[in-house]
Amino acid sequence: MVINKGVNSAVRMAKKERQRQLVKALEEDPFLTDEEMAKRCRVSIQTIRLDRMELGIPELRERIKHMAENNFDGVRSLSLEEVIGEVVDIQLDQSGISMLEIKKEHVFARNQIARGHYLFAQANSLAVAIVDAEVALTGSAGIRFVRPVRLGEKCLAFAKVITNGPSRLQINVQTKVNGEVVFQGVFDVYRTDEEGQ
Amino acid sequence: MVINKGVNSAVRMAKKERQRQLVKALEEDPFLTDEEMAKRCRVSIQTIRLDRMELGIPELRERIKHMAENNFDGVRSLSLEEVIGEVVDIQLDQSGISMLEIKKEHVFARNQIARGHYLFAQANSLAVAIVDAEVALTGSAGIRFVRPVRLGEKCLAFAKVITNGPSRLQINVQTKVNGEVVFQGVFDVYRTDEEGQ
DNA sequence: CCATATATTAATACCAAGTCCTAAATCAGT
DNA sequence: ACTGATTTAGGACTTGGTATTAATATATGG
Repeated sequence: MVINKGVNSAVRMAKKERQRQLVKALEEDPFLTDEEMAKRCRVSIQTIRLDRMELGIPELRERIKHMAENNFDGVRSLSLEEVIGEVVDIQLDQSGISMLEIKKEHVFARNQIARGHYLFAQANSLAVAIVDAEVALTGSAGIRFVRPVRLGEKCLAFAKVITNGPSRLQINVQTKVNGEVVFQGVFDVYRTDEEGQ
Repeated sequence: MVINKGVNSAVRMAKKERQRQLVKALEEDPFLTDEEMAKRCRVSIQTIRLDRMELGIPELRERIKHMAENNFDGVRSLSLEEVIGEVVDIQLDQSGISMLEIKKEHVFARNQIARGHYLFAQANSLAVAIVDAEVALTGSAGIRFVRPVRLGEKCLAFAKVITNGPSRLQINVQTKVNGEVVFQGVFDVYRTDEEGQ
C-alpha cells in the first residue's frame, strides 16, 4: 500500500505537478494559449482546460484584458499627472492656489503616506503655472517635507511670488492640510521664449 | 457646384467626422467593439471596420494585447512602481542608478521639454529606494535643474549616500544625459519603522 | 439626366481561442 | 475484473474579428 501509494502519488503528482507548472508558466508569461501549454506538458488541450477550470484561471483573452484594464487605469492616472492638482485661483506673476487630494495612486501602499514627489509636483507645477510667459521652467528649488501627508488628505498649495525679475522669479510655495503646513518650498523659475530648465 | 460641393463636403464630413469620433472614442476607451461603435455612429459594423482599416486601427483584441504587453513590461517594474524610472543597480545604503526615458507624457507639449517634477521624481524615488529600512521618507531637498531635458532623452540618475546616520541619510543624486549633468540634488531622507516625511 | 466615383451595407466563408457538454478511453489500485 | 479518477475526443456554439465579393445608395461632374 505504501508502495502503491507511492505509485499512486507519482501519478497524482503528475497532475499536481503539471498544474503547478501551469501556474508558474502563466505567471511568467500570461500570453500562453492552452494549445501552447498542452504541447509543453505533452497532454491534450482539454486537460489543460480542465486544469485551468480547477485552478480558476481565466482564459487567455480574459487574462490579457485584465492586464490591459489595470494598465489603463494606470494610464489614466498618468495623464492625470499632467495636471498635478486642480488650480483654484491664479494671479499671474503674483500668486496662485491649487488643490490636490491624495489618492491611492499617490501613496506608498505600505503606510498610506503620500510619495514626496507628488507634493513636489503640485508645488512645482503651480509655481510654473503662475509665471506669465511663453515658457517657464524651474531652475532650482529648496524644499522641505514638514510632515507626512496621508491618503485622503486635501493639500492646498499656496504659491506667492517673492522676487519678480524679467527673466527670473522666486516663488514660495506652502502646502497645507487643514491649515497645517505639510510642505514648503522655494522655486527659482526662469521665463524665456525658448528654453532653460 | 459650390452648392453641390457644399452638400458633398457635408457628406464627406460625415465620414471624416465619424472617423475623428472613432479615433477619439477609442482613445478614451480602447475596449470598444466595432459593434458598439456602429451603434453609436448609427452605421453598419462594416463601415466601422472600413474606417478602422483606413485609419490603421487594429482590432479590439490587438489593441488590448498591446496595452497588456506594455503593461507587462511594466509589471516587472510594478513592484518597482514605487520608483519612477527603471532601477539599473542598487547597493543598499550606498548607491544606486536608475534610468528614465523621457516620453510624451513627461514633456510640455509646447516645447518638448521635460517637466521638472519627473526629474525630481526619478531622483527622489531612487534616493528613497536605496535606503535600507522599512520606511524611508524625504525630509527635505535642494535641487538644481542644470539644463533642460528633451523628449526621447535617456536620463541616468546616479545616487550616492553622503552621510549615513541611523535615522537620517544625506543622498546626492546627479542625473545625466549622455554624460552631461542635467539635474543635481541633495536629499535628506529619514528612515523609521513608523512614519515621518 | 446619365455615368461615374465614393460611401455604405450586406452576405459569405473563415479564423483563433475559447466555452460547455457528452462520451469514450486509459490507467492505477484493490 | 471492477471502480474511480484522469485524460482524450468530438461536436455545437460564442466573440470579435479578417477577407472577399457583391449589391445598393448617394453625390458630383459633365
